[in-house]
Amino acid sequence: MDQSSPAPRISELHDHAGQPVVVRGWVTHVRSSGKVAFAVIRDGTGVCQAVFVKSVVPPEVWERFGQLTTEASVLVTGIPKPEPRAPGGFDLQVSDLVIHGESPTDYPIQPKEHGVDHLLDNRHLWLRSPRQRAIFVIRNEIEQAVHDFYYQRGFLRVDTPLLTAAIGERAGLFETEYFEEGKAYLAQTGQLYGEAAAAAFGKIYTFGPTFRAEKSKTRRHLTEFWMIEPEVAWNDSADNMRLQEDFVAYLVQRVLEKCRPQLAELERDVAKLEKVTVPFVRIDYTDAVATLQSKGSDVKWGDDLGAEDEALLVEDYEKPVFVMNYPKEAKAFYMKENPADPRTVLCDDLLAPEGYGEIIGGSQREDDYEKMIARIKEEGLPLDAYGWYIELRKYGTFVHSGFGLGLERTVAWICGLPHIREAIAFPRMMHRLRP
RNA sequence: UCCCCAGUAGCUCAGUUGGUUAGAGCAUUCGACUGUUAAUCGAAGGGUCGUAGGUUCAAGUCCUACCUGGGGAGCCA
Repeated sequence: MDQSSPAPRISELHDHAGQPVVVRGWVTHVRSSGKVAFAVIRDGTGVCQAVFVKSVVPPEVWERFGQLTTEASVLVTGIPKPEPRAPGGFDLQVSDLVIHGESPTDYPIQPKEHGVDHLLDNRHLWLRSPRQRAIFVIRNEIEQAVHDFYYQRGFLRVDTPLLTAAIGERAGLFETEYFEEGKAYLAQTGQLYGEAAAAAFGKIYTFGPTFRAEKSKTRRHLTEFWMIEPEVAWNDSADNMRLQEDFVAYLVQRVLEKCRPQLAELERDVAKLEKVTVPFVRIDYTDAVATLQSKGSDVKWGDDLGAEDEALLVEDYEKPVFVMNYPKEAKAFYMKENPADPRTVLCDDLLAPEGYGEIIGGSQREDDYEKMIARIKEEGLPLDAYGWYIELRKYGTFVHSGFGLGLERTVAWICGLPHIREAIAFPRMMHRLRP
């Protein structure tokens, strides 16, 4: 093995054309035509094609090629040459081959269609496929864009606890023993802590995993998912929606700017993403109900909008749609009463186009001490569990609002994925705890 | 929790009104081929038809229960 040659990543091969290098990676395809043989090598940055010419390579190297199997890990020494016929655009004219880790011939993922059950059972191996890599490059770009967006706007990132006492929503909590304190619950949201942090730091956001023990079996649900939750002091509901549309438009823009090859790998219709520009569409709940009724829905004022209603509402628009100011009964206790119509609260859901549904839920928070206590009692929630949260209204209450954006739903929409489970490396669903 | 659907080779599937020895493609193994692109061509191996019970002369096929998974509803991001 040539120890003196550089070992660039495959994406860097163009800087080494004509010079011997060592490529380290995994074998994705092996083909032989008798006296010329090809092995496609993947290293996570791209693929290149190692070319073995029987009359050129040493006999023992030719012999070793014959032992190559899909997903064997290898160190290949050779000279990279631009080659339009080669996958990845580069041939590697091979002089030496070391098989680092062999791979038995029963590798479960083939370059053909598989059922979801099989793919999910083999998620640890499925991640190696080009499509999955494209998704995770885009997810990474979105995560980085989230941090850039808020950093540029002077937000502080605050990490909120995942182990909490019973607070937040009531249903669907994962519980665990917590020493002498009784039960602890995995966080369903960081929002309440985010509100405390907003009073301390002004503009904050959280970015972390959240947990819902709902027995939901749909293409939009996970039991563990990542959420970005900004909370901003002195923002009212209108400010809140402006922040949301700026944010979502920025994420889409960043992916369009940085991830064209990945969008192409996923065969995403980019024209649809290019239409996602501010301002988004705004529809008042009351108007939405009227529109839905005229379209034949039997929804009544006061009902929450079902998935079918949402789809019906969004079908006429090519950009995301805000539905604002829902009836009080349909929404959480912490949302602020709408002064213009006290039957409703100052909130918004943001519905993504193309049937991807709700990606954001946001609201202005109730900042009146007495009204908040009254709402907690109305909902039948245990007042003492919310002691510290209510104190945020006692000591210097403040107008504030915020929202939660579901990362996997956003990734699924931007990538055009048929199911949210592909938007996270190791999805947790009702029937999936491993791998 | 409710509704619908599926389970046959390692993978993806076909299998007729119930009828002899359950098939195909891919993958695997062996052979051929000096530019392959999910290479091609030839040959071979590979099955407790999800589990248990039932109907029948006869069950992959019909019935019941269960198991496993998928899609949707509700709830939400």
